[in-house]
Amino acid sequence: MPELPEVEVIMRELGPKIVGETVGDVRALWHKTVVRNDGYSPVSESIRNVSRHGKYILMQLDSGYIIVHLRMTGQLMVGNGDPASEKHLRAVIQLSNSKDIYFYDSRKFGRIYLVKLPHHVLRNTGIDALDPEFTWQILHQFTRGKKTNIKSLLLNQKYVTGLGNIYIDESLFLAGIHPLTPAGKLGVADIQKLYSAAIDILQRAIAGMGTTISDYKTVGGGFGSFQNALNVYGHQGEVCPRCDHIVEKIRIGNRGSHFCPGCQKPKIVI
DNA sequence: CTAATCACCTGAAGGC
DNA sequence: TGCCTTCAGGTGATTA
Repeated sequence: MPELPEVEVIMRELGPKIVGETVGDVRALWHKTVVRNDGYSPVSESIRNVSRHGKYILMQLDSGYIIVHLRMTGQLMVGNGDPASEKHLRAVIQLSNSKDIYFYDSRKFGRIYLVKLPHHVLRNTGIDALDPEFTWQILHQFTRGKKTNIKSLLLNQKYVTGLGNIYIDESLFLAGIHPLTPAGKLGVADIQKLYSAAIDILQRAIAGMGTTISDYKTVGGGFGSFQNALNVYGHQGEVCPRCDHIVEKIRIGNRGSHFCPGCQKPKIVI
């Protein structure tokens, strides 16, 4: 389940392999994988830059963008005209020098957008969680007056983009905040702790090459290591690493949410 | 405006 | 063995 750290690792590996290449055909093997919505064709354009916004990978071309979202099971590989496997191969972006970008995606949720303007794809996303301009004060503004629980607010990408289910659960644990706490009830000290925890987790996860639970691989086929550093995600029923309570798993907004009832006590009645 | 629910998909895991 | 159900979760659309 690629979130910001996994996408960052993939973006860093992908860039040097494809910047400067000229794009040929973009072939969809699953009809919904490649989305063309404003008439843009990347054919014969060169890749100038590769960047990331939230969980999106942006390849900037001469007059438009190829934007990739891996969703749940998407993987990007770069090869020399011969895919390692046809299984789950959903799209091929041909490059010059007989290179290809292969997009694998068993669950078919991932998308490759061909657009003139990134806004068409990114319009529902807010500030990137690792953008230097993102501060605890901005997080405080987002939460002020909100009755929505903090877990759901952080999952909503229109405020802060890049955090997903795993890193939100881990950030709330580090900050000692119950996931069902109404966002607007969080005080400045809580917000500062949550902000620091999230940034710290994301940076450490990037350093660890991401979290491999099931499908995530780097462009070179490597695995992440941060799954070994998780405190609560997937650890329901086990003893909390910080106190003697048992980690619980509940559903919030139809998502599995992991927390320790001992050190993430609700401050008010939920 | 928020909140809840579903649709999109496949594969793995668990129950019987 | 095998069939059925449940679950995994990012996002967008729909409904209340």
